[in-house]
Amino acid sequence: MANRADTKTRILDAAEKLFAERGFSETSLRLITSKAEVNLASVNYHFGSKKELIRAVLARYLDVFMPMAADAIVSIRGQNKDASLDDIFSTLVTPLLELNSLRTEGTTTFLQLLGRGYIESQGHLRWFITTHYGEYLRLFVKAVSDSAPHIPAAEMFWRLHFTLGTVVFTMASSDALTEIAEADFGEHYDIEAVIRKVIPYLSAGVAVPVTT
Amino acid sequence: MANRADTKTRILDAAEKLFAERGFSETSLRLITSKAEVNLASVNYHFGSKKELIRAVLARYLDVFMPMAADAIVSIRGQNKDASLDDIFSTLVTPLLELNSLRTEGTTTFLQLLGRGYIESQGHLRWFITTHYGEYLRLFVKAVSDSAPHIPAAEMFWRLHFTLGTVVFTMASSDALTEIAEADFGEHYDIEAVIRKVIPYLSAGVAVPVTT
DNA sequence: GTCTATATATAGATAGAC
DNA sequence: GTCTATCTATATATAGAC
Repeated sequence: MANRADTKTRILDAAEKLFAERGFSETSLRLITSKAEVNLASVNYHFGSKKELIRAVLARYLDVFMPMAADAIVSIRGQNKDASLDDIFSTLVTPLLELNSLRTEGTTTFLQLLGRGYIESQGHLRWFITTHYGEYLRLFVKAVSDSAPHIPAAEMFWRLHFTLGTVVFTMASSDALTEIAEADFGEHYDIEAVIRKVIPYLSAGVAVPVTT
Repeated sequence: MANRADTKTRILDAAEKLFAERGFSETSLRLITSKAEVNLASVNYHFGSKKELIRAVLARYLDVFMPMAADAIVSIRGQNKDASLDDIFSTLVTPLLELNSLRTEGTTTFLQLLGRGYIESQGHLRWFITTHYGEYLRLFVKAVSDSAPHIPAAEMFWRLHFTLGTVVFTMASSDALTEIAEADFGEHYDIEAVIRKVIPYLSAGVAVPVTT
């Protein structure tokens, strides 16, 4: 009977799937516990509140992804002092796809959760991420900035947030987009294809010379 | 006593502000009617349901913006057969800022609503926009595509959605972003400054040669 | 740790007097 | 067209038995 994970894990598994698909506030604890086939009260027993469950769902991914991504960035910069922007962004592809071996549809789910987290919750998840993972974020910002030294810091601030927006929105709506694209152009797009499509777009935008 | 608009308008005014700030599902009809200083029941009397109120709020902007933007695009293309991508995107700045004379903070509000609409509501606003304003959308897509003829249609589909994501996310979080930017870099950014910053980023990304 | 039952809050919507 | 009062549904959270 090893087929049934413990209650806490079952809740996290069901919750992340539903949160990614429908958003946080459209997902009730009732829906989560019924999908997880556990008792309604167990969410509060294990997590205390819905808000803390949301944070736990995100943390389970971030705790894996952030160190992996940071290692990858440090490694590429060690090998190649003049890594391009494309190199830096491309370095993140492997850690992102690695999430698929963590859980089914892990990459998509993580990116969708990130998107929902930034947009939906009025700041509290943004705060959670920047305070708990700020060290990693600073490392990424430094890597990108060093690869585009002609962009002033204030301009880079904006461009990195444009970049975040591009990724996060694309991923939050990736199901709808791949569906439309497949219907209209008869091509199949998986998450890796979309990620590889977005990288040149991002690099070009971040590096474009500042017009005065 | 011309200072008090009619109930329907008061509801729309209060609703758009709250929807833009907090999102649709985090904004209750009770909150809207109390800010608008009208009776709770009047929303259902005038609009039928919350869903229809949301559509009415968006339509009030789209009905003004879409024709203005289309006219501007048609006009620039008439004057300049070889309008660049930057030209096309820049053409939209005036219609966008024009919304500020329609209502206080009109530009920001409209873009935030658009962002929320695309992300939050599971498809029903996306459907509303594409069916009611599809003619305008096709005109924009054609203008952009003609200005970047080296990009195949399927690739352009993705890049335009990346672009939508950039704009929509940036605007949905523009309050937070300008706040942080002002604190960190001591510069003031109004909505026009942000729009003018994003345009080169978008143009560069949309036009970057496809890597094979 | 897990269950049932329920407390408590808040939502959207509506009936019916005025 | 606007009001009060209320219906109905659904949410999060918790008390207390097992």
